[in-house]
Amino acid sequence: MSRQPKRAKPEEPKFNGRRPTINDVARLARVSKKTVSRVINKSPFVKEKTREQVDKIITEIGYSPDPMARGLASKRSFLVGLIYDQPNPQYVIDMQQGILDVIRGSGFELLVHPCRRQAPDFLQNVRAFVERQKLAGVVLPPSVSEDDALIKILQEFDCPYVRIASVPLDEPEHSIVTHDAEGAQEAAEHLAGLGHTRIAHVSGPDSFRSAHERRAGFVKGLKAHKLKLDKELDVKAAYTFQSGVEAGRVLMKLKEPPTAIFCGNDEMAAGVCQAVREAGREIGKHVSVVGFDDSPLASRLWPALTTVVLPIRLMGRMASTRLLGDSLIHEPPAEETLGEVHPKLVVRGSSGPARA
Amino acid sequence: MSRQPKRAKPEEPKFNGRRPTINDVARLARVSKKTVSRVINKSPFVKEKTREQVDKIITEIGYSPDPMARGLASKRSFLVGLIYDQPNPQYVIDMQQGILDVIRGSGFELLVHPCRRQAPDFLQNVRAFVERQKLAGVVLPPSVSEDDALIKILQEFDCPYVRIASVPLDEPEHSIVTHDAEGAQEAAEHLAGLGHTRIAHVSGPDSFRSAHERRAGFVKGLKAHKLKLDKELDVKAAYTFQSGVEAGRVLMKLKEPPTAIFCGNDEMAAGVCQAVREAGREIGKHVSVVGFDDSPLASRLWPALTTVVLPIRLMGRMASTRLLGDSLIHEPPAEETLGEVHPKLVVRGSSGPARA
DNA sequence: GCGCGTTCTGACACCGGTGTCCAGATTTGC
DNA sequence: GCAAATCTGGACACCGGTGTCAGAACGCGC
Repeated sequence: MSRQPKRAKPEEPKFNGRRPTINDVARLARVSKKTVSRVINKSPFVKEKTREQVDKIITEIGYSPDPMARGLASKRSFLVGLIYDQPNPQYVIDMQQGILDVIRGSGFELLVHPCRRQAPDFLQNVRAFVERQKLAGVVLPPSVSEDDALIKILQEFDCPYVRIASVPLDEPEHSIVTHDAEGAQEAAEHLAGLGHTRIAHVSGPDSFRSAHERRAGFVKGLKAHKLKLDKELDVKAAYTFQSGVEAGRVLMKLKEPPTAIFCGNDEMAAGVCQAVREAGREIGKHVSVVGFDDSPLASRLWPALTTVVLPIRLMGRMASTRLLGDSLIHEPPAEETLGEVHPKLVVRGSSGPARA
Repeated sequence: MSRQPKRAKPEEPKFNGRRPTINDVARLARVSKKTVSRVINKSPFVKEKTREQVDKIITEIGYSPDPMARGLASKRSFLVGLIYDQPNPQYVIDMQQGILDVIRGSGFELLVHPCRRQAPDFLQNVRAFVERQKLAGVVLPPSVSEDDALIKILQEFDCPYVRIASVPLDEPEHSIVTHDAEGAQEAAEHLAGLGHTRIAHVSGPDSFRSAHERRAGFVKGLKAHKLKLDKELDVKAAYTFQSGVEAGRVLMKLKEPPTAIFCGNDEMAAGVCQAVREAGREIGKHVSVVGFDDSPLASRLWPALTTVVLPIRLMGRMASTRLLGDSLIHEPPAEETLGEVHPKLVVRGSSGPARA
């Protein structure tokens, strides 16, 4: 008979087939289940010695508390919600990544909940979602972060939230501010500094506060160079590629087309680039184009897009750090505890000097 | 005194502040809570009359069962997991959308769980996730769909799953097949048909079965035109933009560069385009480039990318329909109950005739 | 009207945790 | 050294559902 190393499976000394419960831990540690519960929830009222004893058993038998049972009893879940109405998929992915960076390994999970603000059942839908899931918190990127009715619902259900917004809100402790205007201003000054004087703007939809902010920052940047935004060069679009194409066509058909175009986001900038080329002009040479966001698209275009970098993933980390705070395992890095983000221009091939 | 319409809030006749429970329903309907439970779960053993009575009360007081309590008692949750290790963000977003299309309004929610297969704790991590959340099911896109150890874990915990794969698997009832090879073959024939004879391939990483399939389909397409894949024109990359740039540079530095390049996905194709331009050649004119996926990127490039369309969102719908089946509210459309998808070439500006 | 099989219904335990409250243990104050 | 104050741990009810199983109600043939 070969001496088989008969050690138990390293991770799972199952209790006759089922996973261990808090009762198993209590029995083995010779304490009551309530004491185990205290240890799990880091209650300060447990003697150090007892805590050690319990922790030892917990790791020994590989116990982890059942989130459902915990949720039922304590009326809160370990689910973080991401509610969004975002036309830009890259934004969503980056935001998800940021949140996941933070909650990884902490026992929380991420529930994604896209929605459409203009749908008639929007509030009903979100209300049902929040009420049923008893979320540990929700992250609200634009534009849902600007919906007062939604905020009210969250407050009604005592659901913690963090809003991501382009301007400071009246609840700084519940928000991350991105100062979009600064980035837009920098973009305007960049173009003006290159000698452009006829500079157009393609802005996002009114439903996004950021669209206003970016436009306002842009106008401010122009002003610093004694320029102003010509009415016919001020075009409204929808943050989508197609709307950018159409806006670009309008601009290129003007009697005197602009020599530079600042767009409210990269998607629209890509659309504008397409329209510029349809008109037979060259990007970065005849017409400079600048975007906003620094989505992956920006660097994949040719020439690569000059754009304003918004660290969306970092914003996701900030938001979830703020939301979960002490419930997290490890100390968050300092940058994540801040609530402010400052966008920054990155110059690439799509913007060049105005031609004499 | 103005006559204020003092009707109760339409949706929430709260029970002294708390939301109604199954007990409230039972009391008002004069049946036991178990019977209410039967109605909720559509048990066939309830008299029609009783069911109506209960349903009436339920809508009247706006009752909806608590997912936590349900989960605790029945040992299953109403959470669908999406486990993925995907370098392509657009793929993920589309897949999420597809799943959400199906579960919307059905009481299920989507839990996203990205991971890295090569991480040392990959299996531990997924195991913990699945075990704790008691998922109603998981959707597995490539490449996690090809991980046998992962599948075994899911089986161990009786967690239903649907795999999305590029070739038929031995469990057709648990899989969606995308037949990538067909699309790649079509791409090869397209290029050969345009008169190209020196056609390169930039393939995805070995960890993806789809990378093999696409390459194999491509080779088959060449063969149909009596061509074969030259060794120096057969380059391996990683499904990422940067790896595409590098592969493209290698190809363009050859003594006799290819006149057409078929890439395993659009991201790499975008990278290849960049390398081609760095070499001073024009896309669609000197060098034709074809991608795979039809991600949004493909149509945003200039010239737009000829590519193979993979209906990822539809695949997400198929997968979740298959997973949840009868638990869903409405009959799924016929196309969603199929388990097969056939990719299709879409010709755009990035591919053109070989020059004499 | 009775017996009998079928179809429904409800009492009760239970899922795996948490909150309340009190008793016993320990420390502190004088 | 003893009472009071402060900690610590445990018994027990409870969260809001589901599973089991026994028994009630019903339909039907005789």
